[in-house]
Amino acid sequence: MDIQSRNHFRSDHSARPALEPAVRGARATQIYRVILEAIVEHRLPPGAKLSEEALGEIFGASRTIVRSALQALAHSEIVTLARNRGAFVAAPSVAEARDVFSGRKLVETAIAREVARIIEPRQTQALHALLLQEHAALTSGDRGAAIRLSGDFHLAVALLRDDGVVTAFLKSLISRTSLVIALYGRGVASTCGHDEHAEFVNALAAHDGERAATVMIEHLDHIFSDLDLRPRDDQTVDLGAVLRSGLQCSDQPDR
Amino acid sequence: MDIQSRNHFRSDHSARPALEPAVRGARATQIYRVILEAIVEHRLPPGAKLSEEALGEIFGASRTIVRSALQALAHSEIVTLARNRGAFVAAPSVAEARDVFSGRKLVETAIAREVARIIEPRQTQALHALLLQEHAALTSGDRGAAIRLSGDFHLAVALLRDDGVVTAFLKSLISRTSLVIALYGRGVASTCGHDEHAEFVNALAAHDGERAATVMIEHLDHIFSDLDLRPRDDQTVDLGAVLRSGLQCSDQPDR
DNA sequence: TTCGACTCGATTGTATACAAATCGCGCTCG
DNA sequence: CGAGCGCGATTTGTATACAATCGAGTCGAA
Repeated sequence: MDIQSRNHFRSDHSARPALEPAVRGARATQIYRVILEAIVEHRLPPGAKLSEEALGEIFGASRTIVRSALQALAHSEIVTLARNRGAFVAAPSVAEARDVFSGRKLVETAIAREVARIIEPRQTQALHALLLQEHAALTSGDRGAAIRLSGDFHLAVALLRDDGVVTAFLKSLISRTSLVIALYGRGVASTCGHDEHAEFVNALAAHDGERAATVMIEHLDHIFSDLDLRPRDDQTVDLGAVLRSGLQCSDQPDR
Repeated sequence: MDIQSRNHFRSDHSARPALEPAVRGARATQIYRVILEAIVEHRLPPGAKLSEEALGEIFGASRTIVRSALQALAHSEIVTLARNRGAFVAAPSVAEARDVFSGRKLVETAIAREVARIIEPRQTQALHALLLQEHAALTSGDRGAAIRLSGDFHLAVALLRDDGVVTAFLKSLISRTSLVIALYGRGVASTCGHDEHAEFVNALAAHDGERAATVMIEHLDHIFSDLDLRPRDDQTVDLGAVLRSGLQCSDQPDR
């Protein structure tokens, strides 16, 4: 039996959002997004068990679909699969946490240098607008929004480079950072300092790549050194309550 | 129904090879590896169809397992999933090819600067040893080995940094580079120039990070500019012949 | 009382059956 | 003779049934 084939599609996938998981089926993608969002916003804590049957019940899908979403999350290092034991929200080791920050410093300083060269006033304004949203979320005490917007800021800078590959990598690093903070962060102060973001934008606007890179390193070092890297007590969650709300939220904007 | 859970495993996954796909089951991992290897070594061309049933027959697994492997490959951007049409070896668009090289320049120059600072004589020797293997493969005309060893060289440099996150990212970029070359490369000359690798090692050994970074950029630019970015004719393959050989090879060293 | 082995329940791993969608081919009609 | 349409075969999408594995609780013995 020899299988022969021709490709009649050639590069049709480059048009895809580029930052989405490679999961077959719209329903699995939906589940992926809702769970990811819940984890990133610290509604699902590291170590929480993600039972296939429970998730299937919540989302009205069979285990087949849920498994697909869980596997994609595992590939993104957001979820840990334990053979014959199930899926859990990932609990990054200290070494992994260090590597995530190290990776971000490496990538984001390089991004900062490049963006500082090419940034235009209009783009600077857009970043300032994000800063405002971030500030609003921080003062209003909406922790979930604050976390998301902080990540969005870092991502917005990367997007100025028009490089889907690097941007996707940074996006995954940002998600994992959120996990690290959920696990090792103390109190509420562990979100990105708003002032450092502002200083960073100023450096970019001044086309001072070196200063932008320096500010970024200090910013990330600051966050990392604020962590309490001792093991943390396990937590308990109600999957249904946490995820059903997320489902409603992202049900509308989904295409 | 509220699901409650505690994690009794905490960071057991940090011990894992860190560069392997997050796929459940040993068999799916095996399939993942064999297909990836075949693609990276240019035995499976971009656009080749990967039929679930055919793969299942070849590997003696059910479609369930094959699908799991294919999904993991898709997440690595090595395979493209077309809904209701099946899985194909990815055929990166020109834009994606550009991004892959852009990402490599960004990451590998940063790696070069760091490694140049910390490299020790023993590690320089190890890199030289890799160069020798590469040279041997090139002269003996073993194209598959040459491609693999060239990637291994770039990866070996990254490994000197002890950062699994960045290393995993580079690994995926290297695989995708191999795909790009398979699709757009002309003739045999498109593998990494051996001389440039040697010059790069010399720069590292001299702790000259800037020169190492410059050599790396020129090296990658050189490869990229050697590509013929016009669309290529589709190719035909015999899945069975290609993959069964790969299966025998990697059957032994697999634990 | 504590340690150990065993059994039972629950959850995941895998295979398979069936439904749905796509593609290719042949037919018809312009 | 070519284009458009519809049908059939093939392939993938999904659900479900069954097997395998793990963990917790229990019972018993030292």
